[in-house]
Amino acid sequence: MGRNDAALNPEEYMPLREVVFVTLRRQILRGELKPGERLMEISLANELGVSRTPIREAIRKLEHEGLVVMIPRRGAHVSEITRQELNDVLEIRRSLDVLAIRRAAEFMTEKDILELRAAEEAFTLLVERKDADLTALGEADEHFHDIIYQGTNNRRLIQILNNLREQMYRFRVEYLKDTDIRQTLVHEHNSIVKAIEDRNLEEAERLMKLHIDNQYRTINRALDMRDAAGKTTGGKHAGQ
Amino acid sequence: MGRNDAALNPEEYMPLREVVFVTLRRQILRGELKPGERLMEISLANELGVSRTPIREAIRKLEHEGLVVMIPRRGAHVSEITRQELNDVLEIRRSLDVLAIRRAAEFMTEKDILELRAAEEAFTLLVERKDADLTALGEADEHFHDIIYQGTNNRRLIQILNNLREQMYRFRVEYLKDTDIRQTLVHEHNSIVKAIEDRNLEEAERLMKLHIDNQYRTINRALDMRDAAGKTTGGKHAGQ
DNA sequence: GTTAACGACTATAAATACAATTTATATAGA
DNA sequence: TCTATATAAATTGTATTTATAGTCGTTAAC
Repeated sequence: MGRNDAALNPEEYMPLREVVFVTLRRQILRGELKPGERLMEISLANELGVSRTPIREAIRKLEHEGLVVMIPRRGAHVSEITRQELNDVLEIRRSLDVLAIRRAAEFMTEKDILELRAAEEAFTLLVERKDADLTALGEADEHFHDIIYQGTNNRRLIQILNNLREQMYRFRVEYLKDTDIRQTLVHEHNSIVKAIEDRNLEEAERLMKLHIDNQYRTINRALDMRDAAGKTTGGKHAGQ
Repeated sequence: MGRNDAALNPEEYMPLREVVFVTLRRQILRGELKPGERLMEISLANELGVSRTPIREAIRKLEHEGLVVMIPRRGAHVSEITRQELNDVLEIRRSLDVLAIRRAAEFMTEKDILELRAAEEAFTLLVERKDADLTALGEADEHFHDIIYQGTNNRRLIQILNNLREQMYRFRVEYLKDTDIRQTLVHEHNSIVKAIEDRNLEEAERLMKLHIDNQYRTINRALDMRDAAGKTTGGKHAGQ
C-alpha cells in the first residue's frame, strides 16, 4: 500500500496524520461522512491503510476544529450543525469579512487587484455557461474570496475565515443551486472588485456586508423550504 | 503515580490527553514554557508521568490552536508571537468584541446585567486596593469580559474570542502594570455597563471599540519601551 | 412475561516497541 | 586549521500491544 495515497503534494513530506486529517475533513465537508456518523478508529485505519495512531491524532485536530465531537470512552462522531450554529457562524463571518475587505482594499497591490479581477471574471464565465457543475462554481467562488483574504496581510484572520467558511461547505449547494442567486453573486462580486480598484474602503465594506447578508437570507430560505418539505409528513420542528 | 496529578475536577472523568493539554497550555500562557522552547515528547512524558501518546495528542490540539508549531521530523516548539501577529489578533478582537457587545446589549437578561455590574464593581475594588496582584486583576478583568461573551448567545463567537484572548495572556502584565491604565480601564468598564443597562447598542459598540483601541496603544507602547530597553544593553533582539 | 444481573464482545485509552530521519560530533584529509 | 564525510546519538513517526470502560445479549429469578 503506497505511502501517500491521498497526498496532494507528492514532492514534499507530509506526516500521515496530516494526510488522514485532510482526507477525513474533506469527506465530512463533502457530506460523504454524514452528521452523527461514528468515526471508528479501527475501521478508518483499515480503510486508509494506516495504524490507529495517525487516525487518533487527526481526530484530535478535527475535534478542535469543531467538525467532530468526542464522547469520552465512546469515540468520535461527525458533529451535527444546527440552524442556530450556522447563523452564528454567518454572523461572525459578516464581521470578519467586513474587516477583511477593508484591509484588502487598503493593502492589496495593483497586481493583487488584477488577480482578483481575473478571478471575478472566471466566476462570471462559469455562471454564464449553464453546464458548469456546482463544485466548479463553489471553487471559483472560493478562489475569489481567497484572494481577498490573502490581501489582508493578516494571517490569523485568514486562518479564522477559512475555518468559518469550511463550516458552511455543507450548505454551499443550497445557495448555488438557484440560477437567479448566481446572477446576484456575479453582480456583487463585480461591484466589490470595483470598490477595491477605487480604494473606496467604506463602499467595499458596505458591499461585503450586503454580500454576506444576502447569503444569510438565501441559505435560510433554502433551509426553510427543506424543513417545510420534511415537515409535511408531520415531523417535529428541529432548528430555531 | 496518581491518576490525575494535574487534574482540576477530581470527580469527573478527564482523558489524560486533556489533562496534558490544559497543563501545557497553561504553562505556555504563563510563560513557564517560553516562545521557541522545544517540546520534547519523552521529556514531557517523564515529567508528567504519562506515556508519549497523550502528549502527542495534546500537542496536536495546541498546534491547531496556534500555541505550538510543528516542524516535520523536528518536533514541536512553543510558537513565537511577533509584534505583527499580536496586532493582527487585536484587530480581529476589535471586530468581534464590537459584535459581541452589540449582541450582549441586545440579548442579556436583566439578571445578566446585574451580574455584569457586580463584576465591574469587583474589578473597581481591586484596582482601588493597591495591594492587589496582577493575576487577580487579570482574572477580574477576564471575568468581566466573560459575562459579556456569555451574553451574546453565540457559542462559536464565545469560543473564538476566548481563543484570541488566550493569545494575549502573555502580554497581559504589560498593560496592567501601569496604575494610570487601570483607572482608565475602570472608567471604560463602567461606561460600557451603563450603555448596556440603557440598551444603547451604538454607544456600547463605540465604547468597546475605544476600549480595544486603548489596549492596542497601551500594549504597543509597553512593547516599544521593552524593546528599547532591551536594545540599550546590547542584548540580542527577540521581537518581531 | 418482565426485569435485573452476569458475561462476552467491541471500541477507546494508554503504553510500549520499532523504524526512519535528522543532527551533532569526531576523525581524516587537504 | 578548515572542510568534508562518516558514524553515533537523539528524536520524531508509525505500528503494535495491553488495559479498561461501555454495550448488548442471554439467562435466571421473581
